[in-house]
Amino acid sequence: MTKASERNAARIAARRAREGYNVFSRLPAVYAASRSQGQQFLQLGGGLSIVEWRTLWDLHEVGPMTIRDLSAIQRADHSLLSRALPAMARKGYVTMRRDDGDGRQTIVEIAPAGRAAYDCAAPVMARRRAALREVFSEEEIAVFVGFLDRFEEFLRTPVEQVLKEESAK
Amino acid sequence: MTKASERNAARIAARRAREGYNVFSRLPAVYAASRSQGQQFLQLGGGLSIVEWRTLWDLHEVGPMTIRDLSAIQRADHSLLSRALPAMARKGYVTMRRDDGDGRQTIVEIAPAGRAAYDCAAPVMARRRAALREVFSEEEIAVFVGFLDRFEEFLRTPVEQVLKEESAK
DNA sequence: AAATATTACGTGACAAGTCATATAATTTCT
DNA sequence: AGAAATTATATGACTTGTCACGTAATATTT
Repeated sequence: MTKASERNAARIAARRAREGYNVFSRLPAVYAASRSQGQQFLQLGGGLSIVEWRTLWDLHEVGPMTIRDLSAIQRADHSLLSRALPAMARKGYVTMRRDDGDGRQTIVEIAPAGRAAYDCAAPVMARRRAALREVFSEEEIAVFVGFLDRFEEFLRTPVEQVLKEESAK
Repeated sequence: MTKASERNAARIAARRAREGYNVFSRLPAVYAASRSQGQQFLQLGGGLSIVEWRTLWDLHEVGPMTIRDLSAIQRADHSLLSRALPAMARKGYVTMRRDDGDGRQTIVEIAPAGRAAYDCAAPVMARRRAALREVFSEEEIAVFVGFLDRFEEFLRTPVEQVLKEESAK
C-alpha cells in the first residue's frame, strides 16, 4: 500500500508540476489569489468590495461618467456595474442621475461618503502597488503587461479561426 | 456640450490606458477572457464545463486520486471539487468510493462516460494549446510563467508583512 | 488507553464575472 | 416623417472561485 501510494504521490506531483507551465491552468489560481489579497487590503482600508473600490477610484480620478465608461475602464461587463451601483448609491457612495442630453445614459458621480471611503482605502491600496514595484522593476512590469496584451489578443480571436488556422497547417 | 464630453472621453481613454499597466486591474479581464474562450472550445468539444474538463483530464493522466489530490493539481479549493463531483458521478463521468485504508478519503476514478467525454474534448483542447504555442515560443512561455510564479509569491505574502516592510523603509 | 491535534470532506454564504435577452431612447436611413 | 438599426441600461440565470465552519476519521502525544 505504501509503495503504491508513493508512486501515486509522485505522479500527482509530476502532474502538478507539468500543469505549472500551462498558462491556462495557472491563470485561475493567480487571479483568485490576487482577488483574495485585494479583499484583505480593502478590509484593512475600510471594508470596500473590489468593485466598489475600483469604481470609486475611477470616479475620483476622472470625474462623473456613465456606466458604460466605467465598465470600459475596468474592462468588465457593464452588467457588473449596473448591478453594483444601486447599492453604492444607497450607501451614499455615489449619485446616479439620468443624462439630460441622452436619456439612455446614467451619469454616476462620487458623493461625500464615497469620497470618505476612497480616502480611507487609497493609502492602503497605494502601498500595495508600491510593494509590487519593490518586487518587479518597471521594465519587468512592461514585459509582463506585454505578455498579457498578447495573451489577451489570442484569447479574443474567434474560436473557429483558431481551429481553422491550426488545421490549415 | 460637445467640447466637454470630448474632454471627458479623452480623460476616460487616458485612465483606461493608464490602468492597462496595472497588473492587478488587468488580471480579472484576462482571466475572464481565458475562461470564456475555454468554455467556447469545450462547447465545441462536447459541452463539458471547465471544472469537468480539468478533472477528467487529470484523472485520465494520473489515474484514480482523492479529492484533495485533484484540488492540489488544479490549484483550487477542495470545496470546488467536492461540489462538482457528485454531479459528475451522476452523469457517469466518474466513480467515487470511500478509501478502505483511510476512511476520510474519497477515491475518484474516471468512468466510461467520462472517458468518452474526455476523448471528445481532448483534441479540441489540444489544438487550443497548440495555437497558443504558435503565438508564444517556448522560451516566452517560460518567462511568462516565471512572472506568474513571482507574482503569485507576492500575492501569498501576508498582508501585514507587506504593509510593515513598506512602512519600515 | 485516553486526550488532543490534524486531516478530508461537505456545505452554507458570498463575490466577481460572464452571456443572453428585454426595454427604452437615440440615430440613421429611406 | 416613419421605419429600421444601434446604443445604454437592467435583469435573470449561470459558472468559477473563495472562506468559514462543522463532522467524522486518523494520527500523535501523554
